[in-house]
Amino acid sequence: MIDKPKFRRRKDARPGEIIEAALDVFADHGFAQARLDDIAERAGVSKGSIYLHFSSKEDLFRAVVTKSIAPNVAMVRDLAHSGDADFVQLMEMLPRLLGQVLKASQVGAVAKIVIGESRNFPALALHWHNEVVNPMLSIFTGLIAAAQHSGRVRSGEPRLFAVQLAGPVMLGFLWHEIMEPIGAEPIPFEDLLHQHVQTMLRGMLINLDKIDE
Amino acid sequence: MIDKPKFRRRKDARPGEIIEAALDVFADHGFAQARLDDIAERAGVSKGSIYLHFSSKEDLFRAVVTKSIAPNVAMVRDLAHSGDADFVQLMEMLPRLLGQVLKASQVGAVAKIVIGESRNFPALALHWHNEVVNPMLSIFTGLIAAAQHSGRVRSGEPRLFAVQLAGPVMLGFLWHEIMEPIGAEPIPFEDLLHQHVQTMLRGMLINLDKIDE
Amino acid sequence: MIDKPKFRRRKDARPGEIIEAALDVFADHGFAQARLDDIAERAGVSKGSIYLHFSSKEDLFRAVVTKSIAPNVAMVRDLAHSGDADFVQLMEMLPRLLGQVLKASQVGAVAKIVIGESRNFPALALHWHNEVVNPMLSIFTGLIAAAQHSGRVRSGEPRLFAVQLAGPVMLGFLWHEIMEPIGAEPIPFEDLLHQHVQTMLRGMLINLDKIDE
Amino acid sequence: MIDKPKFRRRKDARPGEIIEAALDVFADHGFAQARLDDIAERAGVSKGSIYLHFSSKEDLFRAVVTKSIAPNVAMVRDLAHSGDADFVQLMEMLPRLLGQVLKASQVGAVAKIVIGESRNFPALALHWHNEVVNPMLSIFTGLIAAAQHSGRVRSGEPRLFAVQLAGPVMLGFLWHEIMEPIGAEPIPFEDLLHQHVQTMLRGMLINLDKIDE
DNA sequence: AATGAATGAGCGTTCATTCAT
DNA sequence: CATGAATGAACGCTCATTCAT
Repeated sequence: MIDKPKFRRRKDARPGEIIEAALDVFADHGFAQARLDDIAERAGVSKGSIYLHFSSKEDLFRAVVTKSIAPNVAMVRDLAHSGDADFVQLMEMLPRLLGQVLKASQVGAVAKIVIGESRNFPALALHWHNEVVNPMLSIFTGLIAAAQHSGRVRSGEPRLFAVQLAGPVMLGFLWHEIMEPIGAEPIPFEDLLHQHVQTMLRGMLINLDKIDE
Repeated sequence: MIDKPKFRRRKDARPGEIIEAALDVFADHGFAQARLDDIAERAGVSKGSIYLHFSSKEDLFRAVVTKSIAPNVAMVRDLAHSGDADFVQLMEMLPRLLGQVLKASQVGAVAKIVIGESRNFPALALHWHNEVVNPMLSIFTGLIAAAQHSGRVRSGEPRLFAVQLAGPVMLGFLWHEIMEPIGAEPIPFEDLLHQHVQTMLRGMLINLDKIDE
Repeated sequence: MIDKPKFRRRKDARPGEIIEAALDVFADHGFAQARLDDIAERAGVSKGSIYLHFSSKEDLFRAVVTKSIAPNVAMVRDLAHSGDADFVQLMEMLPRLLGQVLKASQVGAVAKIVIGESRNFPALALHWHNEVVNPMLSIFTGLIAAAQHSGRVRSGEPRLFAVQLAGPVMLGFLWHEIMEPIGAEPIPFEDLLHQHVQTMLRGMLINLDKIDE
Repeated sequence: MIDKPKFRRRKDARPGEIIEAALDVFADHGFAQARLDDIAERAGVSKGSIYLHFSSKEDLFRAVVTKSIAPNVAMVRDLAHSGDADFVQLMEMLPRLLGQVLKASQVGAVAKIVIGESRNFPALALHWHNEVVNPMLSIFTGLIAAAQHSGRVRSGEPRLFAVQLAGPVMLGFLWHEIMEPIGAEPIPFEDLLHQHVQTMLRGMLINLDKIDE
């Protein structure tokens, strides 16, 4: 009773706490099944307080998506500027980074919701596309196009090459998120990334000296 | 009273009609947003009738998933038995078939829901895994393993190769389903499949004569 | 417990019962303070049932207004057709009828709400105007104009005469509804009507023989 | 911190400013729909500050009513003491004054709320009755009774005569407030007052010389 | 078997009120 | 005095589920 300060007076911290709690609840139950009561309770605030910072459940979800996206966007930007590395090296690094982020953060959980709710909240899918998927794809695309110009990569649509690179990363992650929890045989993520990059490089490069031992 | 003919369909057809209607509604709105009223109306039955055949909304959804899976399972089985074709030929055919099915049926839409609701309905994800994903993966895996034994494919984990093959198909499909409706630049699905198979073959095969022109 | 049949199956009667209950509750508490729970309870139905017949609280209120207006509209129409009576006789009858209706029905209570909520629900005020106030005013206006043409009533704007006739009726009624419940000295409604009609006739008629004893 | 001058008004002015703001908001939205946030914002104070001066929303509304009534009470008193004017002249002046006040101030808007909320706040209706309606009615009643004693006005209940005089003023005003905003044909207020007074005088006076030209 | 009126628990949202600062 | 973040009870509305017919 007495150990529960009713008013904490730290407005600035609240939205973040609420978003964190909401992230967990959304990740656990999806958008529709998530209850604001649960989010409020987990955030340690009253339900009404949520509305001091977010105008609706949907708005809160948007914030969650944006927030969970932010660090990834930063990562993507950093990757974009690490362009001085060798093409082959980058090809080996990037999917690994991608995978690390997916697993380290709740991005994957949010991504699943965005996928499931894409028809109900197209704006979120758009946000996701603009901030995460497309930039990341563009980076790969740019690298590949450059490598083609310098004669190291075979002809072919660079954007499709990028999709080819990213696809198994995504599938591996979804497997990890969806199938492994229900008892399916795991897909070793690191091995998958390594083998995929090797295979893709062999399929894309004109001169295989670099990757042949 | 007497002016209402009511051509009663043979009763056995009812569940099927309901499932069909439910498939459409679930595909359009997702699980939580789908309303039984809409499903009943689309199926041309009363809302109460749904409960004559399905014990709950979840049960109905399970049936929808199972039903929409069925033809794919069949397709998978057929693929499995067409094993007399050449490895390269199969590699070119299978992803194409996969893509066709995804686009021709509502499977993809259901898959999106299963992804989004996987935490809420793990049993469905399991069903999906057992009936669709795993068999399909196994077929690819088996083919690749066989090709490795016959010395045509490089060493490497065959199951991972299968994931590498399927990943871009799924990513391309999700892009088609989620990103294109919101105005993103389309990914040409056929081109993607073709280029991916070519790249993967080049990366996997020991002897490249077959695919070099 | 056992005397409470859960399902009564008489859809046609329900809306009427709900409207009646709503009329009472709205009359008691006004629009905003009326709770759907109370209306449902008074109508002997569940809260959800209200939404089988009315799409919203506002819609229900509209129905209440319309319903409580209906008999008055009929009365107005009847009055309009009883035009064969003598002008003086009608002048004595009409306000009396008006007063009777106000007191016999809940119209007055509804009118009060319409007045109070006119800014929030202009559509209702419009409905009230079109269906009740204006027709009634038109009848008076027509009668007076006719009497002017036949040389029995002095010159003057007939519509204003009608307002002059109706005003005290309304004021007397509002007094009865608002002031008397809180202990104000009553205004004897019948006496008011009688005296007002006599005064107005004396003020309007050219030949006073009829009303002078 | 220091760059926030905050010209503090003398604190005594605060309640008045809040009441003014509240008057506007109540007039615009009615009691239930009025939000304390809006009132606070319009008054330029914080929401909590309202509670330094008023114990509840109802209390604030009471203050608004009292305050908006005050000048009218004064006006009524002044009228009461201007009794040296001629009866006919007063009859012509008073309704005009009444009408002016209704239109010039927000009294009418408040009156509408009092009417609509009379069941919820009987105390307010009582206040309104004691401070405004009854005094005003008493003045009319007294004047008429005096005129009867001096043999200038016909027999009849003087209080009812007063109601007869005030009724159309009120009806005309409500029409102006409620019906005209929704597109109803206006009732010319000045003309109404003039014609009503003429008619009433003709109906009440024994000797018509004064008003016959 | 089939209906569809009825249910009622549940949830998102609002807002008057409180109180630590 | 004044603030405004925080509260929490309340309410309108939804919809999966039930059951008398």
